Amino acid sequence: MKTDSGVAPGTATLRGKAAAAPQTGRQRLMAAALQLAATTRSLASLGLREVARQAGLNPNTFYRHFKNFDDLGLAVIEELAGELRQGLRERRRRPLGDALRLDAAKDPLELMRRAEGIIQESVALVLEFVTEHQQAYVVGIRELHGTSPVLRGALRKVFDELATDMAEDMLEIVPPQFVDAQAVHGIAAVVIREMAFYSLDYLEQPARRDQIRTEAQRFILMLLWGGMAMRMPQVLAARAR
Amino acid sequence: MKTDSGVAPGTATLRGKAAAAPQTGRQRLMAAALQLAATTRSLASLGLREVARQAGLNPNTFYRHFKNFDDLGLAVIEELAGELRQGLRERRRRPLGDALRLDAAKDPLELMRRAEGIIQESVALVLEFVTEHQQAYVVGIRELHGTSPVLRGALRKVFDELATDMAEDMLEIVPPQFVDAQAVHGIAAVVIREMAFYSLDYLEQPARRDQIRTEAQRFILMLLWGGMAMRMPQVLAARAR
DNA sequence: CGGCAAAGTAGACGAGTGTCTACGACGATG
DNA sequence: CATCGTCGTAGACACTCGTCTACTTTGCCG
Repeated sequence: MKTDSGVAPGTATLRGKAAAAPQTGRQRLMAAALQLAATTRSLASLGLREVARQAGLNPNTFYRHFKNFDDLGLAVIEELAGELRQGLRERRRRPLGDALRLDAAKDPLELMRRAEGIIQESVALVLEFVTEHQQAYVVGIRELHGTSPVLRGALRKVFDELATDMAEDMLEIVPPQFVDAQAVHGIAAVVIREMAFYSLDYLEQPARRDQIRTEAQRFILMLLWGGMAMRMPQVLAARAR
Repeated sequence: MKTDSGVAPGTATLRGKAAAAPQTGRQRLMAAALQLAATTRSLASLGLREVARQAGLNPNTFYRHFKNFDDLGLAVIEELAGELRQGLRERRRRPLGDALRLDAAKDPLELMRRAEGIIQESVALVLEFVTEHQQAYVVGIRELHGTSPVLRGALRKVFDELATDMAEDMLEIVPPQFVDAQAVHGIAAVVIREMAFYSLDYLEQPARRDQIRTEAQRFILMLLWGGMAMRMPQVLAARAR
């Protein structure tokens, strides 16, 4: 009856499993739920026994650690959100030194030209990060529009935090004279959402990856242009002198 | 046991139900599935018997009309997509007469000022339309990121068609000299996606509706600005003369 | 060593599910 | 009138599910 999914962990058998086996039962359950949600169905509609089976545990073990499925979902989201946020921040910081900081005195066209390069790197980094965390990303974007209000709220908060981070970084690159500081957060939020969307395509259609990558870059650049043009067309115009 | 959801339709009882009762069993099943998917869980994870119960039909009736749940989902999507596309086209056409067509000869700033008004109306119309088709919209955006590849593909096609329509209309308003014709489709696609996102908020948070509305307007305007600025910063600059 | 709480297991319960085969109603078409 | 395909119904099958109570294992702390 025991098929192939999980190995019985209880008594004495092997403890290091296939790929970086989580040790505590709680973590095993979370990992199993994430994997199932990424491949089979929505997180909230998973079966208690299904997850336990995937984790190689007794169904009742679930009750020891979680009471709801929302509870488990929240735990998974919380764990992954921290990792994702930290990872993105690390990577986003890396390529930008103080040397690259764009001077406010320079004209906007020069600014945009250099921003283009930075965006190129950023998009590459995000997409690279996404490929390393496929399951988390797929499930995240799924549940963002899912049925559980609890998970939706949690994920919305996560995405908002990511947007805040990105806005902060954007304001470091593009001086606030050129864009409405409040609008920057809006831009970042849209970029985050759209990047998540692009990421789905990116993961599912490996053949079109280059195309998707440049598409994403163009989109972000366009948003930045729009933000600047809306704020100060006269600056753009002034450059023509 | 029979609670309140559906009335037995079979033999002789009343035939006109509460609100615009669908007549054929197939339609009843589709309506029931839509309603359940909008309120309870994802379309693919619905129960066969659950839907039949909601429709007030025998579980086995499902088999007469659909074989899969993907099958039912496709039928629902197809029906609603037609209605939605047609409805949006009708409404989008209405407020734009030939009188409002923006002259290519005019300078971009004047063009954008008038585009702002048009966008204002368009956003209002879309949101109004959305409130009239809450269920369809919620389910649509849900399944766009859902688990069934079949439904995802179908919905992606629907969204793409909507984007094509919108791009077509945008090119009627904004002459192609000002924006890259290919980029317009991209802009439209993003607008459609983001509008769907805004719509969820719009439906769920009636208190913030005005805020969301203006936010959406700003976003679209910004995208348009970005598209123009990216294409021809020199045009914007030229206006300063 | 003794005890105790946390973690995991075992088995059983009623309820709900997908699917199958068989049967009744009904409107067309000949 | 007979017949046939469509639509809806009825009952049953094996299965999974969530939840409950009771038991065993494990590791920790004094």
